[in-house]
Amino acid sequence: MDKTENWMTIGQVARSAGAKVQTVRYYEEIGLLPPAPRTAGGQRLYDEVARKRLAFIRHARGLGFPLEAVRELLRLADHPEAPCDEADLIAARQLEAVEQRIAQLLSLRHELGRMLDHCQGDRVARCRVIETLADHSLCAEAEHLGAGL
Amino acid sequence: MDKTENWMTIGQVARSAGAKVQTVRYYEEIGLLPPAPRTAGGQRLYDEVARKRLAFIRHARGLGFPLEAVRELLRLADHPEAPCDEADLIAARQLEAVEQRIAQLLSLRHELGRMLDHCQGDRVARCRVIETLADHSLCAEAEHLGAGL
DNA sequence: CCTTGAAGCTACAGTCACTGTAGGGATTAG
DNA sequence: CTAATCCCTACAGTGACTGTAGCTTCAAGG
Repeated sequence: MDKTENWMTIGQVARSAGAKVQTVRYYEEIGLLPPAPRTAGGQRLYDEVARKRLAFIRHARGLGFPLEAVRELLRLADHPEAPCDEADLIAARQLEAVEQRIAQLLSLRHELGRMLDHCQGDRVARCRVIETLADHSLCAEAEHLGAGL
Repeated sequence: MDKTENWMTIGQVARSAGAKVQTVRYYEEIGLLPPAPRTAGGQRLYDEVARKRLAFIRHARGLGFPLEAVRELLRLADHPEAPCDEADLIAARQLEAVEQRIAQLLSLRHELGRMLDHCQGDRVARCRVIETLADHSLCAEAEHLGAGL
């Protein structure tokens, strides 16, 4: 019933999950991945379970979950009998953050587009881009736009 | 013709431009703001010119320009006789980055929404959120979504 | 004049999530 | 046996701040 272990090197597992080698070692260092078994020469070996765990992390990171949320999701994934309200909550929070960020970026795109529409081949003295940034009346708007995500 | 200098403290200028005191000192440290004149006791003083420069920086940062782009934009703003192609180019690049990021976030929102729609009060074993993240077939998509901005 | 409390100062460490580098050792194909 | 490619550890660097410790300065009230 047990299939033969098909060990991968760190480079292979990294490639297969779309991560860099250093990133995989980093995840091990901060405890997102368990310490990998080693060859006699000290090189890390990964099996299918480890590969899936890494893919899970990369997928969650791709969706913008911060590492602490990923850690929590992994903890939940390790306990399949528990209710999944917590996982839902984490995902809902992430969705909310994403929606806020989208709204920010849309208004940002609007302003950048306006800047560029109104400035074509003039001197800096009348450059709409520079003017817009220097314009005090617009700064109040911009203050709401933080760095999210 | 010269109006009386109306000096502000660092706290006042920071508040007026929506920055933290430390951030203002940081901008001075990295050369985005010129070294502020000081009181006899060594406290920084800011005039209207400095306030506008800080507001310019905060506005640009609010629009997502990286500090190096801000530095370049300030350099351009300091030379009003030059052509503004460069400022346009910087803004255009930023607009492109913003549009990419929006596209990423929209597909991200879609996937998060799907996760949440399909998972209501079940156990983790059948949790759509966890399942989706563990699903290998979706990882290829996620790899394109990096950290932008 | 003196005190008090807020605000300022420097210098440095910490954040997040990696990424890059230096200087070596292991593994593998030919 | 050798060369190329991978892997190892340890640590520094990134961007753009933010927070902390331990001071000093300043403005207002008594």
